[in-house]
Parts: sequence; structure tokens; C-alpha cells
Amino acid sequence: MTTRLAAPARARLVRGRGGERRPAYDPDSLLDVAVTVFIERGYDGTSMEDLARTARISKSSIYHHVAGKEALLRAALDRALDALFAVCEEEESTAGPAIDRLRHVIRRSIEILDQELPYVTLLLRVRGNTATEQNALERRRAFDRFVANLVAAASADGDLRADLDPALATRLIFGMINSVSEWYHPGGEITVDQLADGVVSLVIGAQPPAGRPR
Amino acid sequence: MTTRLAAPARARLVRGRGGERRPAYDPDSLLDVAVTVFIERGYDGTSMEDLARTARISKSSIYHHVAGKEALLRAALDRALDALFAVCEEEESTAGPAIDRLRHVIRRSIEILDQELPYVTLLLRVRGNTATEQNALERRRAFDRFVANLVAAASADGDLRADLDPALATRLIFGMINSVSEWYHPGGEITVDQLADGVVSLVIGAQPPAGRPR
DNA sequence: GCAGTTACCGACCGTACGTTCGGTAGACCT
DNA sequence: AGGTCTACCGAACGTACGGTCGGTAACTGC
Repeated sequence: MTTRLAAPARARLVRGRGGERRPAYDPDSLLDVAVTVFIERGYDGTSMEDLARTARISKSSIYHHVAGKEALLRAALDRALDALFAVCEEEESTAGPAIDRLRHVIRRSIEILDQELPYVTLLLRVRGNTATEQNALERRRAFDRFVANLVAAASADGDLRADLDPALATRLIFGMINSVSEWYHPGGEITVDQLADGVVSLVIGAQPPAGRPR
Repeated sequence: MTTRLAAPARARLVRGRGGERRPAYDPDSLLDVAVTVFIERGYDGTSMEDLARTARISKSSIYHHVAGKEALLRAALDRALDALFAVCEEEESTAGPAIDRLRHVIRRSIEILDQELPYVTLLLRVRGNTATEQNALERRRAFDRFVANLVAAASADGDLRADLDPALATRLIFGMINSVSEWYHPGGEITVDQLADGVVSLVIGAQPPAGRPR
């Protein structure tokens, strides 16, 4: 799950709770475990003991790697948000006709969803209970505004179906994309490309696959 | 919020926690309060003290009206599910061309979302932590299957855009509809009809509003 | 005006939570 | 071999949780 640089060869072997030998944790690999459990049981519904059991480590050992439960959440949310904002910086997202930029951002968002599925899933479930969550919500709204501007511009160019209010279209587009996290499994029957094609087709209208700029 | 029959005129006035006079609670009006808080803070993130504070009642008084926290959740989820399943029983959902039945179910689902917004919102956030939640998830899946069958039938009739896999289309449709609960406010700028038109337009394609059967 | 019922209360209970602490086994370096 | 450091441990802490209990004020029916 971790997409960081490959760990240095000197990964220690340690004994976990049950006495078994396994590679030692670092904050990143522990985050992978935590996010999995957070998604399964919900952040509030996950106890540190739940995390410890899943990681086959003791509760107190977790604090050797991370500051606490909320720090795990913050790290996970930042990872998803950083990936999404990187899309906004891409050249294809900032230059050219709005409709092409929109198509690009939709497609790339779905690719991010594919690459960082658990982190984005967690992000989409945040409700703003704590300062950490509110901060994440604020950054997420900024991304939403970026896309909303693209939709408005494409609509003004006459490149979106005219019977659809741009603000409503933006909401429905996000609804579609975000719902993907509820059922999509990377490497499953549906590929990322099929997924992106489906969404783009619903939003913008069918295009001959050969002529689609990519 | 409650859509039950109007309460009998004999609604007692009682003194709440702060000494103020207000109408006495019954299980239904208390449910309204609880669901609001559940949505705001999440079910797991809501304590009975949170509910008590919002309802201006003491924690122990809540147990006079309902069996406990989970019973509140079950009642809320059942209310949303009962409303959705009632749609499946409607004549327009069971007779006629699949495309018309699909259009009807989509439109009615959005109307239910409008009428029972907080209850449906809660339903859409359930993750299956407890038996109550798993039960709700199972019923929700049954509703999903009902719609998936309609989409498949409409697609087989050639009435849906051909470039879209029916299974994928079903998921994206649900994604759109369900996402509505995240931002829609009844009585706000966007009306239920505009909303339903927007979704039907994205899914099935534009129709001259005059010719739309309704 | 009295009895019964209803809607409420504060105090309390056991449990489970997130976090802290003092310690230790073993890997690594010299 | 000795010293250091890292990844881990069990036990314990204070707190906050969902839920229980015995009581009471006030409204209703008679």
C-alpha cells in the first residue's frame, strides 16, 4: 500500500506480540494498517486496542511510532489531500480549453482514487468532529472549488449539456467520483480506465475512444 | 421533521433540564433530535450526554422514551428503509417499459431523500459495525439490487447509452443520488424537481420537459 | 381533593477508552 | 565483548462512556 521509496535493505526483524518474527514497523507501514481499520470500523469506532490487535503489536508500542490516534488520522488525510492538490498543479489542469482541463482533472482524480484508495476513502468520510477533521474538510472544499470553476467555465463555453446547471453538475460529478470509493477495488473486474471513461461519458457525453486526447 | 399523524392536542408541557417549559417528548420527537446529532457528530462520536444536552433533557430521561442508543439508530434506519422499499411497491415501479420504471424509481428516490433527508443520510453512512447496522446494510443492498435489475433491463432494451456497462451505470447512479444527502437542503435554492431532472438527464439523457411522463 | 400516571431528575455503576511509564530483549557498531 | 539504540512489552492511570436506580413534581381522571 505504501508508495514511498523502497525501504532500505536494513529492515530489522523483530518479535511481535505473539512471538512471531516480522519486519519492524515504521510510521508509514503502521499507517497502512491503521487506515485499513479506520475504514472498516470508522475512526471513532476504532480503539487503539483494535489497531494493536490488527498490527500484532501492543497498544503501547504504537506510541513508539506515532504521537497518537489523531496523528494517524491527520497523516492519512494529508496523504490523500496532497495527492489531489498535485493534480491541480499539473499542466493539463491549468492550460487549454476548460472542457479539456475538466476531463483531465476528472480522469486524474479517479486515478488518484485508484492509487490511494484507502486514504481517499477515509478523507471522504470525515465529518469535522475535531480540528484535524475540520482542517481536512477545508482543504477538500478548496479542491471542490477548483473543479467547480472548471465546470462553470466549460459550461460557459457551451461544452457541457445546456440543460444542466453548472453548480448542480459539479455536485453530481463529485457524487459519482466519490461514490467510487465505496465499491471499487484496484485490480478488480473494472479497470481505472473503464471507470474514468464511464464517468467522463456520463458527464461530458460519449466520445470516440480513438479521438479522445489523453 | 416528524411526518407522523399530528400529535393529539393533549401534548403536556413539562419542565426540562434548565427549568424551561416545553412540550414533552415522545419517542418520535426525540428521534428527530437524535438523528440530527448523529449526523453532525457521527453515531459513534455521539454520547448520550450529547443527545441529552441537545434535547435539553437529562441523560437518564432519554431511557424513559427509548431502550438505548442503538434503538434510536435502528428506528432511524428503519424509517429510511421503509420509505425506500415503499417505492418499489408502487405501480409505476413494477409495470411498463424498464426505462420508464427506472425513471420513476430514480425520481421517487430523490423525493424520499427530500422528505426523509436526515434518516436517509444516516442510512447512507452506516458501515456495519453492529448487528443493527449490518441488518440495515442488508436491506439497503436489496434495494440496490432492485434498481440494478431495472438498469440492466433498460440497457437490454437499448434505452440506455450503449457505451456504459449496466453494472457500472448502476453504481454511478447510486453515487449521484446518494451524494445528494451531503449538500441538499429541502426548501433551498435547488428544488426536488430540478434535482430529479438533473440526475435523470445525466443518466438517461435530456428529455423535453413537456413530454416527460409524470 | 385525591390516586394514578407520566416525564423528568441526580447520583451512581462497571467498563472501555486513549495515553503514560518503567523496563527489556536483541540487533548493530566498534 | 561491551555499549548503544531501537522496537517492543505489561501494568497502570484518569476519564468518559452507556446504562441503571430510586425518587419527585406536576398533570390527568375521577
